[in-house]
Amino acid sequence: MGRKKVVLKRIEDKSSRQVTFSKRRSGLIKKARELSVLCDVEIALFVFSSRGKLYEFSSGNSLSKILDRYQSRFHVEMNESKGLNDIETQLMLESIMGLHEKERMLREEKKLLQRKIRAVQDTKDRTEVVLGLIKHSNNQLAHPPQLETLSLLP
Amino acid sequence: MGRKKVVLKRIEDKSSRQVTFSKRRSGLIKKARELSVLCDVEIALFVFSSRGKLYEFSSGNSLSKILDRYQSRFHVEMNESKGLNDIETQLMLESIMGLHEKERMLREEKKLLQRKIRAVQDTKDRTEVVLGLIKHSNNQLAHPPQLETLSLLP
DNA sequence: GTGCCTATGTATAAGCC
DNA sequence: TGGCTTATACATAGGCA
Repeated sequence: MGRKKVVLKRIEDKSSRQVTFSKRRSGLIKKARELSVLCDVEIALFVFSSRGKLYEFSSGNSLSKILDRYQSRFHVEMNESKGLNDIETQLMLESIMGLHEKERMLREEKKLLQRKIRAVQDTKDRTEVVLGLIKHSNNQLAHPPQLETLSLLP
Repeated sequence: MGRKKVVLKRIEDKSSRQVTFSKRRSGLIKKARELSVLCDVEIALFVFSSRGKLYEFSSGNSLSKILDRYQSRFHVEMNESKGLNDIETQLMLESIMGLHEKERMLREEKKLLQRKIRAVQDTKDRTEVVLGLIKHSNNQLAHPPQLETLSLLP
C-alpha cells in the first residue's frame, strides 16, 4: 500500500522504521477498533515500541465495566484512608490520579473547542443568510447580478 | 475496501457479520505480524469471538514475557508481599492502561476538532471576501446598498 | 459455513514541506 | 517533527459457485 511493494523484513533504516511504525501502528489500532465494532467482539491489542512505550487498544465491554466498578470502589477506599502506604503503590495511585486529571483537562479543552466550532459556524451561517438576501434583492430589482463570485461559495 | 463504503456500526445480519469477522480477523492478524517484523517491535493481539473462541497473535517472545513487560511498566512487582492481592493489582494496572487509552483518544479528538475549526474558518473567510466584493461592486455602481443587514456580520 | 473473483475503498511508502 | 499529498499496493464487500 504505497509507492513500492513492501518486503516482509525488518526495516534497517532507523528513521524509516520509526515512520512506518507510527503509521502502521495507528492503522492497526484503527482496524482492531473497526473489527470489534463491526463484529461485536472483544479485542485486546498491545504494541510495545522498541523503547518500551506501550500503545494499546482494548474493546473491553465487560472489562471496562469491571474497571469502572473497580475505580469507584477504589476511590471510596482512598477516602477512607485505607492502609495503602507502600511506596510503589503510592506511585501507582499518583499515576492514576494524574491520568484522571489529564483526562478531565482534555475533556474541558474538547468542550471549549466544540463551543468555538459552534460560534464560528453561527457567524458563517448568518453571513450566508445575508448573502442570500443580497442575491434575492438583486434579482428582484432586475440587476443582472455581477455575482458570479458567488460560485466561490461552498 | 470493498464494493461499498463500510459504516462503523455492528453488522446486524448474522451471516455477513460472521463472514466479515473471518476476513477482517485474518487481515488484522496479518497486519499485526507485519508490523512486528517490519518495525521489530513486540505485539500481542487477542480476539475473542462472540462464542468465546480465542484467536491470538503474539510476536517472537512468549506471551508471558509480553505480559510481564506490560505489568512492569509501572515498576510494580506482582507478588503477595506488596499488600495487594494479584487480582486487585491486576485491575489497577488495567485501570491505568484504560486511562492512557482514554487520554490518547481525547488527544485525537482534539486534533480532529482543531482541524474542523480551521476548515469552517476557511469557508467563512472566503464568504466574507465575496461579501467584500459585492459591497465594493454595489458602491461602484452607486446602488445604495439595501444591505444594512451587513451589520449583522461580526 | 468455505473459497475464489473483482470492483472499489483503504492504508501507506515516498516525497515535500 | 509531524502533517499533508500522491501514487500504489492491499484489503475486503458483495457475488457466485
